[in-house]
Amino acid sequence: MSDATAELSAEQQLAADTNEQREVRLAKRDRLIAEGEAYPVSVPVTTTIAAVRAAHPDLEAGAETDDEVGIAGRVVHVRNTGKLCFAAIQAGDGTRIQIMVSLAAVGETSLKRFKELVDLGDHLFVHGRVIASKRGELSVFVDQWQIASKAIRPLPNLHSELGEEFRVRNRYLDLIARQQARQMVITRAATNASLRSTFAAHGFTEIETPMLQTVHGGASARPFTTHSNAFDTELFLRIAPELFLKRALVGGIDRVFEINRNFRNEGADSTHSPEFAMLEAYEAYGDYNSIADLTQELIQNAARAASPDGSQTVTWADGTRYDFSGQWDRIDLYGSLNEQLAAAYTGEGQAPQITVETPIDQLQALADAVDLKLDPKTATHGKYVEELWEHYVKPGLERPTFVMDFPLDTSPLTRQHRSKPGVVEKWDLYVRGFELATGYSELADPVVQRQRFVEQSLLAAKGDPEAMQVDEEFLAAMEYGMPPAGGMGMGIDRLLMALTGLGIRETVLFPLVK
RNA sequence: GCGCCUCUAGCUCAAUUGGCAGAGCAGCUGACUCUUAAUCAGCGGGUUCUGGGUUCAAGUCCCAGGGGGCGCACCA
Repeated sequence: MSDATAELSAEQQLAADTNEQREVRLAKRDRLIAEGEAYPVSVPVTTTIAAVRAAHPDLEAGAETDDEVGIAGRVVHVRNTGKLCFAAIQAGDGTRIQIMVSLAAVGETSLKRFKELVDLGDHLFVHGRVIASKRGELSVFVDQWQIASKAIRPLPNLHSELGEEFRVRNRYLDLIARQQARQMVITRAATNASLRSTFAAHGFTEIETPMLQTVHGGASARPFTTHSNAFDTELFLRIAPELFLKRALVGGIDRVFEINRNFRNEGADSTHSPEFAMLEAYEAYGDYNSIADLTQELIQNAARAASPDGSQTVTWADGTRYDFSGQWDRIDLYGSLNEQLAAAYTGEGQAPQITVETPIDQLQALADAVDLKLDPKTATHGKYVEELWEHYVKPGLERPTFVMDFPLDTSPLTRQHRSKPGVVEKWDLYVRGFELATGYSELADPVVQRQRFVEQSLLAAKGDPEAMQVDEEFLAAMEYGMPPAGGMGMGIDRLLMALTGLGIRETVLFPLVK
């Protein structure tokens, strides 16, 4: 580099991002290294903080035991008094225990070093007997201690709530500070394990399908695009795994599911993230009824896994109890819409009735009447009906509810209803006011599928960036014969939201931030 | 993408009409052998997001940019 000022040495960069507290701790690190170790390869732990607490559930104040333990944890509290120092250390699971370092037990030099070198945030190893302090606090009475890892940056103030942005950008600190943050990680893992175990119980096989796709399809959404140097071609980050899972179905993996990430280049808010975890499942020789049964069971089992008492009633962050148990309602989309339309109708004569025959201009008038605005370029019968349904029916749904039988034109991958003309065998599952999952009797006729793709590509030509492309390779697979099947998709992040009552940014450990 | 709000010490937040940039916790020095956000005495710590502008004087007002939040649009 000719411009030397643009280049900072590592040392200069280190110095540039610093403050007094960091400098002090760096000096302590230097001293620890000079005297021995600041980052020992390991420390001789004999047990965990949780195990110590469990072994001595109700020690009386002032009681002493001869239980000698070696434990380690992060220092979250220090009270250095003259000849008896107190500190609290915290394990990764959030359990804490007090430690006591006394002049009598460790001697003058060790006590002095403890006061000079141990800071909030350090990982500390202590060895000693388990006792209860005179005030009854379970403690380890230290005879040996050692810093297990010296922290250079100060821990945030643990007594005030961390700001939302700070928590998201520094999740590791959020995990140290907040039990709720730790709990979400555990709940999420337990939920995923529960889903997989329910699938296993029903004979499903988990597979992984491409994240990078050459053809954009499987759902209606704007994709992220990228470029492959090796293939010299444009690639899409998948918006859905559907078309590959169905290829697997053609290949004879009759009960198949995938839990993995999808990417959609759309707005981000409290219920939408650009990358989100998605579950999709397909069941050969099933239909949208059987897959609804399975979905209900998957979620009810997940609720058991997520709820502290193992029941199907979960407690949300705001204290609300939400009950997933029992048989969930299955309501008809057009029927429930017409009911609410009639209830809201104040005019003369009969309330308007919406059917699959209702022309667009009438739907548009109904939408205009309640200020629903759709883009006339891409609006269809189905889009109007779904918008009207969301306006009239959705807000009144409390319990988990399957909404059945959707307009044909908004569901290009779905099979026509076996007996009702003009609708498809599709349901949406609504929980807590948002769409949690969607299920279909899958379209198996390759000729109809081709027509639907062509209709989609015409929409794309008209400027709809969400419309799918014609996927010839997928069509070829279907032409070899796809078994009749029920299919389902569910947002994992949304499932966590439904189980915990938190926003999507809380359910994702490391959400995308600029 | 459009509109509104917001950004101050390591963290959480104050700062009157434009008039010396502060508190709590954290840090440093000292005292204290049972503390629970210990207490007491003293001390240090700031590019007020960035860059311009107005003004005798800008954390505060104006313009542009950046981060974040909320609403609308789009969507799961």
